[in-house]
Amino acid sequence: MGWYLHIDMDAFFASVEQVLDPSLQGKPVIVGGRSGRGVVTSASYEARKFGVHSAMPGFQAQKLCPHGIFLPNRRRVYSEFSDRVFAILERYSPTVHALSIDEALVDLTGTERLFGPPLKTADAIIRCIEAEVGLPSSAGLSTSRVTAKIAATLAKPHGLIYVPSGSEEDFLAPLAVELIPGVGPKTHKALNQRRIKTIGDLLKHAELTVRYLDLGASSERHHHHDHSIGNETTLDKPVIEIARMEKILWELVEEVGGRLRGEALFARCLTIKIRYANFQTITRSRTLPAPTCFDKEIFEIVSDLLRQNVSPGRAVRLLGVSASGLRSSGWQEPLLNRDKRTAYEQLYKGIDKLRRKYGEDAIGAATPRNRAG
DNA sequence: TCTGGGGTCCTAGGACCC
DNA sequence: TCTGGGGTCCTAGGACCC
Repeated sequence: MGWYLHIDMDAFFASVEQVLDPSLQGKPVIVGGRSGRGVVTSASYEARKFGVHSAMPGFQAQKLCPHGIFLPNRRRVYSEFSDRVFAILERYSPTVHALSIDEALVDLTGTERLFGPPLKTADAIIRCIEAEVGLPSSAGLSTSRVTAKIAATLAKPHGLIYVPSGSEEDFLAPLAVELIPGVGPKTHKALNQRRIKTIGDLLKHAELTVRYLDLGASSERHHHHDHSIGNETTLDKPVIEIARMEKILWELVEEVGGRLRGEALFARCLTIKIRYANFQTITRSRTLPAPTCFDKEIFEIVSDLLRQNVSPGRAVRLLGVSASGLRSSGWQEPLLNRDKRTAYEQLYKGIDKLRRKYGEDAIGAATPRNRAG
């Protein structure tokens, strides 16, 4: 039998800001949502009292909590804190899964001889994060991953819930189905229509239990994990002109291409995302005969997809570019031109080096169109 | 002042192949 | 002579998560 500890940082971004600026302790700190079109990414518990929560549009948060302290997102800083937390977790287990920047699943199976019973270890981990990094966290400890996660959610803020072996179903049965990760508003509604309100109701349906919970033997989910790399941006103002969209597209391509090359990856599939002003969203993708990581090649494909698929005269509020079907080499394909590839490779090595040295704007964003002149 | 940006996973239909 | 069925790839959309 295994033991899983699910750790979830409390109001992570806001808590980091409070650590870095102690004068923010005890105050309603809201990260994100400052700019006109932004949303809240993290709210301290003091701010949550006023109804502010993450994903809430900024203007709404400002209405609910006018005296809130709104701070910009500092992703890099939060990543550094995240690394420090994960370094602590790795002291206690060789198997730590990062589920997100502020959530982890720690496998405590077999750590008993080194650190004592799992519950004691769980408690030590939480104290250690608090003492060394200054951040509060919550945790759930159970023999199943989903149960551990649900327990961590219920433990918030700043708590630890232990579900002893054999009591998993008793623990889960009275809880609302929407506490299950993967059960969002739509699924919740569909289940409610079938009179399934609690997890206990769900447990009476074997096929649903298998689908949403990891109790019992057939638990391993099949993630095949074809990961993707993408960037998207909401425009300051909706745009109608194709030329202006292409300029933004080129900037997105540079970001995606740079990330691909940074990870030495080639993409076999490229996707554009277009969100119209009315929020209708479409995606269009193309699979390439030869994988690529080069800005110019990527741009040719996605600008073609844009021109073929954007409805003329309709205002666009968001554009995105995404690369999938990733592989570590693009060379094996039979029909590509090796000389051209080699030339590109040299060119982009130089560009990326300059960017690393002098920042993203070191080399101007020259779209192929602009450069033609 | 309407609703960010990074993702993963699942479904479903059609093409194509054997 | 009315046309099975399984497997895989590609595409599009949508639910969901942090």
